Amino acid sequence: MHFLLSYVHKSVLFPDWAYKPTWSPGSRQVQLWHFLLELLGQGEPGAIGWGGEWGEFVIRDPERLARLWGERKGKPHMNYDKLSRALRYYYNKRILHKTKGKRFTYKFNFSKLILVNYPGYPPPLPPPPPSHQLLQSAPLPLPLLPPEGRLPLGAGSCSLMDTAAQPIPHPFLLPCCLPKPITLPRALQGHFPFTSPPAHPGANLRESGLPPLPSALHTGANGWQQKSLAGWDLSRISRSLFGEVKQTEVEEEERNVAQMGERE
DNA sequence: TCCGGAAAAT
DNA sequence: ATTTTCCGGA
Repeated sequence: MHFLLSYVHKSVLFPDWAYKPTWSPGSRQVQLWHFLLELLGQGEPGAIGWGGEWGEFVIRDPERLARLWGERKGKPHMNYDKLSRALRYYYNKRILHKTKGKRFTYKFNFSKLILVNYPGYPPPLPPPPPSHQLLQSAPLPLPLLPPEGRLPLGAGSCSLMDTAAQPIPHPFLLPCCLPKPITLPRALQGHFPFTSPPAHPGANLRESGLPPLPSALHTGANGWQQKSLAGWDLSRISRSLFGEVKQTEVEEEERNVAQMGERE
């Protein structure tokens, strides 16, 4: 797992839409949760590391983390007090929540991570559900297992993955690993290692009980942050990413999501 | 330590 | 819109 994240972190961690648009005041700067995932994946064990639960992380050296963050953002006076304020702003956005009772410990809400950062989500007009019973009871697709054997491979398997047959210390999804509920244009398929195109077009989110996303979003003018990863062995990566996630952990995350929803 | 309001900065 | 800065309060 570390191999994957460490390889990826500098080049392709996040698709374009995860960044602020160029014209916005914050102009295309990395966001804090990007940065945290980078460090967690890359391994900055002195500053931050994964915690016991899925998605949970512990800030081992708050001031060092703050220093690193400040360097990235060009804020020499960054400290943990200010960084943690930024983290607290993530509570309402469902990106993070606090693990209470554990010092310096927070937890990612991966399922919400993609929703809140997905452009235009939730859709302004949820389609009237004819069978709302089904829709309401349907669980969130986290993690979404790609349909076996139907993963479109680009230029073929990448040998990088072959050397990486290591156990996965911490089953984990990047935000970009989460189900991309869309039909990627053929031109983009395989350009991003963590997408899992639906077996049949448009099937993903419908099966999950979530309304489909507006189709205009997917192609966009954006494309991906970096497109040089075509040819990654998607099925292998998917097994690595999703294979070890226990059902109990999935259910726990679903409960968390449900709780968050009720708190609205 | 942790929280969240308020205002400024980007 | 996302922090950064500052800070009173639990």
